[in-house]
Amino acid sequence: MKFSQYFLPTLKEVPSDSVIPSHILMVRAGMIRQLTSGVYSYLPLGLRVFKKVEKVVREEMNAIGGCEFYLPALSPNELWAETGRLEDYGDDIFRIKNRELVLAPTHEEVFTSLAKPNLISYKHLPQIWYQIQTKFRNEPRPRGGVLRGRQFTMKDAYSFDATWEGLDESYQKHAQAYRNIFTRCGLKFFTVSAFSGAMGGSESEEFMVEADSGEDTVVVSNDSTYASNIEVASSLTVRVERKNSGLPTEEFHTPNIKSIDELAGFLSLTDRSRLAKSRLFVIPAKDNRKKDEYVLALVCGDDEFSETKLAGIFPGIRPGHPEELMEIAGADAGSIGPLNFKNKDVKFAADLRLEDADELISGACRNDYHMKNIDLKRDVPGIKYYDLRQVKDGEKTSDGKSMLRMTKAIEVGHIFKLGTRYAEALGAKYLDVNGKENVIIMGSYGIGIERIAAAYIEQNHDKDGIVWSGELAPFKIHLVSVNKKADAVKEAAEKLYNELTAKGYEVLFDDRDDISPGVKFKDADLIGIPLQLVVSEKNMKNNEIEVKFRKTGERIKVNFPEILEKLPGLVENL
RNA sequence: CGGGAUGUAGCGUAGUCCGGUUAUCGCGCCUGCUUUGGGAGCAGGAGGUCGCAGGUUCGAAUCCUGCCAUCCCGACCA
Repeated sequence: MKFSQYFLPTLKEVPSDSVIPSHILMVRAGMIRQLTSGVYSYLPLGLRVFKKVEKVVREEMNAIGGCEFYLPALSPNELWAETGRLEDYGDDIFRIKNRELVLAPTHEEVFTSLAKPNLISYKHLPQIWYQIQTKFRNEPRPRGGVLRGRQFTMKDAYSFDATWEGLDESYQKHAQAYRNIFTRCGLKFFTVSAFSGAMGGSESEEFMVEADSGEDTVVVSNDSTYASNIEVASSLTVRVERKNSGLPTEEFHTPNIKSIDELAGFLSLTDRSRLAKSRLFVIPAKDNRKKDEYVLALVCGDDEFSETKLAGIFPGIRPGHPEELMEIAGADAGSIGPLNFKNKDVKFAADLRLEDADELISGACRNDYHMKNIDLKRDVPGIKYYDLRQVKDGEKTSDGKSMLRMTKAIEVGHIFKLGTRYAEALGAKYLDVNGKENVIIMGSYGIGIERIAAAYIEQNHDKDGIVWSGELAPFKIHLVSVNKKADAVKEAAEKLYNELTAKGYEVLFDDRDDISPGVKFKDADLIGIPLQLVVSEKNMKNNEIEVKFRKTGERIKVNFPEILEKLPGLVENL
């Protein structure tokens, strides 16, 4: 490709609305331009990179037997209502105003509806179906350029199996395909176990790329044997020691003390582990359960609740509203505790650190009063213990062998064992060997295409620009002609360009006239193509051509006529 | 949705507090000449609803009101 014919608008300055490196560089290198918040136009160079990502993804999906589809982005509201997701997604789904249609944020429903009339026998299973397609999500706050947009490209795949063992197999195939994909894309990544969220289902792993600009907080162990999203991470449980003093509970006046901080200050305590933090949660009534249920959850005063873990134990749970607190507990937020509940129909759950702990202090369920010498074993019969707390930086791993640290990461892929949720809701069933009807068991597997490119840039850039290597590089060779106008230098570069192209190399040829060499070199470094070839008068006098490696900055001179035969060795491992 | 910031030429910006010539500067763009190994020099030139709508005023980029847009932090989401 000749630069003079290519639309490659590079920018010298940092655009005012970009902050993170990948966003800045994608705009500066002429890959993308913003149209509106969270929506980007892909310029030729950017598109070229995204297509490279797609190629890798496509090859690896095909390698595990995936069948490529292309399904519509428009789909009927009705279909989404059937699985309940029209409501679940709420405002995050784009709705068409003049038709009963939505712009699909993902495709479980559409793929399942296609499976339903077609995958009707165990003989049809298993299947892996995928597509690479534009997704629409009405993100409340897009950010980081293409890292989180309202319109983006996703590879979404779905597996259909007759058995749970089959699902395990499909899931493992995807896990391996994903490892291949991210490795080929040159990403340093790790996987974490994750919470399935709105997708439903059981087992789920996220493929994460460590980057300062990442939106996810991830906990990883120093020995790399453990990595988990902070939402579900766990560490070595350090129990609050039981004192067995047998002191009776005692209420005491704590005027205007609402928080653990204030309570610790009031009592002049530095160790907050015995100040049990109590929060009341509500599990709203469902059809099959007429009444709301209440859960009082406790963690140590120096810990934070993980609402994700709570939601895992008590599906549908939400924090109690202020007016509910008074009604159920008989006190406001700062004064709630496990004893003296107004409403007796409350379940008690405490973090594992508090198992059978005594001499605890918590709210007295009476405003401006707290209770001391609470003994969970003695005073709260029926209390159950779960892992409810959020892990903190620097704690030991569950096995005690290593330390945990927190880091920011970008999620580039996510695989789920969906189970039967969608097949059940849409009635996708098959007949097994015995002629018995069963629900198809599904998995769902997503990869963000632009996100991979952005994550790559986050991990591979320097002060001058992007550093492409491997399969994502938009071109392999950046040929720079240092010429005034059409002269002998340009002629020689042009001839080389034609030869390189004929040999199948992907070459960007900076053939621009009357552009000073500095501009061409700066552009070359900014765009970041792995190998730069410089043809100039200076080099030609010595019958040489200059080769510069973008990554290391190393420059070597090669005898001009020999460049074609030496090139295979030079582009190797780039 | 809560908090914060910004909106002036294609890009980056000064001016706004304290209203007053023809709206600043740099980059980029056009023409000519010179120049050509790390974002060239000189000369000339084009390019603006100062986010939008009202209002105050003799006079508004500047003050007031409303709205819109974009970014950041959070919430949310995957």
